Amino acid sequence: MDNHPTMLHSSQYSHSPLFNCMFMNSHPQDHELIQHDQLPDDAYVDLHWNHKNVQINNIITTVEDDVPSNNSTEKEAKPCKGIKGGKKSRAHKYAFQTRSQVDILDDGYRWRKYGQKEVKNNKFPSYYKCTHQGCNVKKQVQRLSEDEGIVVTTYQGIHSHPIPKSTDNFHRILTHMQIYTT
DNA sequence: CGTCTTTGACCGGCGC
DNA sequence: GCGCCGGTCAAAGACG
Repeated sequence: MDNHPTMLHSSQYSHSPLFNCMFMNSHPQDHELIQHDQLPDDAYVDLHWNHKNVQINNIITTVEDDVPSNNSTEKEAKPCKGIKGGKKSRAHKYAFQTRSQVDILDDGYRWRKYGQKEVKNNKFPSYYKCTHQGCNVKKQVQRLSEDEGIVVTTYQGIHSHPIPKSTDNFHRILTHMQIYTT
């Protein structure tokens, strides 16, 4: 298998077969196993893997919630940027870093790229949407300006459907996986 | 022919 | 109010 990043993020690990499989197949041995229920809901996961091991290097912390509102009637959504009459997603954002030469993470979902533009700090993020009908999950992929080898992936929202794609390769990886804490 | 990527234009938020 | 900026749209092109 090629050197290739994959992902897991806390918004979905309680629902994701991949994540459950990840913990079921882990062999912590000398290392402390990160229990499923010990990870905070808003964790960042810093994940590396090569053709033999998957390694979580860090559970980074925190997540941004798009809802700064102090209004008690929070059911109302704000207009979405760039969309007339659109609704701004109120979903959580989840970000983590992977070290890889490949930008696209094979997370089992299908993504459609809808934009890429240069922004400040020398970043050049790509924007993706989940292609599943009715699923509004988005992700943003960019390389770290300080370290071009690190890919920062930010997910927004939670998939409302099962993983559509077989991830045989990923399951093979999982059987050799080690999990570390920092 | 269907799916996906590219890319310039456009939009709204935010700081000044 | 204005301009900058990040995020999104959508048409056109590429690809299998």
